[in-house]
Amino acid sequence: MTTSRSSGDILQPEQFELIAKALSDPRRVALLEAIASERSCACSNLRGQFPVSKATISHHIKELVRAGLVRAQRQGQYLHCDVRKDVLEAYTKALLRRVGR
Amino acid sequence: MTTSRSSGDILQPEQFELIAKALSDPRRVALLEAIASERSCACSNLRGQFPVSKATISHHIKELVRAGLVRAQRQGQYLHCDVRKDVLEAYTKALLRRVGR
DNA sequence: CCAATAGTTAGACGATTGTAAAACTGTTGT
DNA sequence: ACAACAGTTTTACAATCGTCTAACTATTGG
Repeated sequence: MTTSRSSGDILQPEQFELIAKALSDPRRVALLEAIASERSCACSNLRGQFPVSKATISHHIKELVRAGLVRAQRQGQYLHCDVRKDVLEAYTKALLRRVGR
Repeated sequence: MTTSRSSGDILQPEQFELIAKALSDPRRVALLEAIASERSCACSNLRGQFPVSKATISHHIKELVRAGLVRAQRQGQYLHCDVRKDVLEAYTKALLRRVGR
């Protein structure tokens, strides 16, 4: 698996790009939202909420993990996911710092 | 100020998607950054800063305008651009509201 | 009026992307 | 052990995207 930096850090340019790219697909943002709405969400839950195959969900989650927006840990046959809100906040801050004030 | 919106406004889902998509290309974010760094930026300035053709710059600016992230007004032969920071802030807030909090 | 400049539009092309089907690995319950 | 379940990987394909060249419009200066 790829690196997932610890919280509070300043985003590296590479991760900034990965996050922006990950957020560019509406379905992936909807997935993020669904993951965030539950506490420790299993992929099988997500499958019932979106009209996409399990392969597609697996792919999206992999991208979200790669961007550092989601943490996923195996527990038995289930994959439990949760959103790293600190990373998301770091992204918005970096974005505003780069473009805004 | 010239905008009628304040930073607390809620983005329509369509604009949310357009913004996320616009921010997904690193070059476009770099363009945004360059536009923001000057007071009122003409496209011809941008051309010197990036190794892309004028057609590509025109295309990117069109996308940024379409997303609402940039305001562009013609003044003679020049196109003056500036970043709508309120829209950018609205995006980050909407993102955090949807996923984080 | 002419030439130079600023930006737009159209068309094409290679690269990337979202998606699904199918085959696979790993886990749980009976 | 076996069947059902959860998720991954591979492969393939249509759609989208970033980029360029070339041709176009529109504006400015001599």
